[in-house]
Amino acid sequence: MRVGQLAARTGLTTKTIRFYESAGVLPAPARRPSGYRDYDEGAVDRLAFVKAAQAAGLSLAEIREIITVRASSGAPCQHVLTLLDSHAADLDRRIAELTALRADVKRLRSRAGTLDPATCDPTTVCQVIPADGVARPVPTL
Amino acid sequence: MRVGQLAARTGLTTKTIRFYESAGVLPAPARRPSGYRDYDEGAVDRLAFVKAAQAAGLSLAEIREIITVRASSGAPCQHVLTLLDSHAADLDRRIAELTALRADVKRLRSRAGTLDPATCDPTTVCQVIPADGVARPVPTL
DNA sequence: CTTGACCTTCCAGCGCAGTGGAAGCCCTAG
DNA sequence: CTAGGGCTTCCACTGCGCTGGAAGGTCAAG
Repeated sequence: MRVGQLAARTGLTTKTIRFYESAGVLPAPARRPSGYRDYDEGAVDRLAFVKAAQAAGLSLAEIREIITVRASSGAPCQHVLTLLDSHAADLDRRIAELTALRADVKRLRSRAGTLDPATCDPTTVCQVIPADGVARPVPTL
Repeated sequence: MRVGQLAARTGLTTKTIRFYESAGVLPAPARRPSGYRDYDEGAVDRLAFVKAAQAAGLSLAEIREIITVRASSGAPCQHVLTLLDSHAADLDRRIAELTALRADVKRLRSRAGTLDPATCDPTTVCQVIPADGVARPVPTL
């Protein structure tokens, strides 16, 4: 099938499919004499895998890694488990950071109700956000 | 003071300070005859505000907004409150997404222990990540 | 006078996952 | 023959907050 039909069947755009090929997560397909890409059913499975892996939070680089391991040394199970563990740990960290940030923001917000706009000094721009209010490093949003 | 000393006093780099000027969150300072930037104490306060606002999760664009409002129409309290509220709501959403993703990842991880590597089919790349496993859209990490 | 630290400007690139557009070829229907 | 829809390639751009480097001016110490 041509790229348009593959796009229709996977819900991706033709742009994205060609981009995935260049990103190394979809093998370059056969070509018709015209130069058109000619995909087999395997491409549908492959794109389903890419989508699932993305939904699990893996980057295209990590997905490419998995595919490479699979192709060169068989089942990439251990590799994938390590990835999932490290992502779960990332998520734990990120969630903790965001939760702390949310607490800070809500604290600022509720403190704001007790402030008198008249006491607001232009040099500090806005007293709702005090210079010593949140000394935390900015988490990756 | 010159940019290097301002950098030393704020813990930023000279690059970052000049970048902040171009981003509109730090006013252009006076210049010495040599062309060197010459900052006053206000710059230290301003950078402290920028840091605090960043730590509260505001982007440079939002910080610039606040500064503009402050300069043109006095205390930007209401504007800032709206921003904080909307950020808190964003954080709620993001945390919920990440928490759901984490649950998915951990589910995949624990399910993986029950799988036999021998049943792993190359067309699906890796059975640890099943095509129908996580149908969730990818949240912004 | 020279060295070296400091400063100036401007341009480029990072990471990430695409998206947009231009110029041009292929194929079929009318 | 022409219109159109699909396909090809390539290059540029998005957002965000910087960071790196090149080419050159300034200034104080030795």
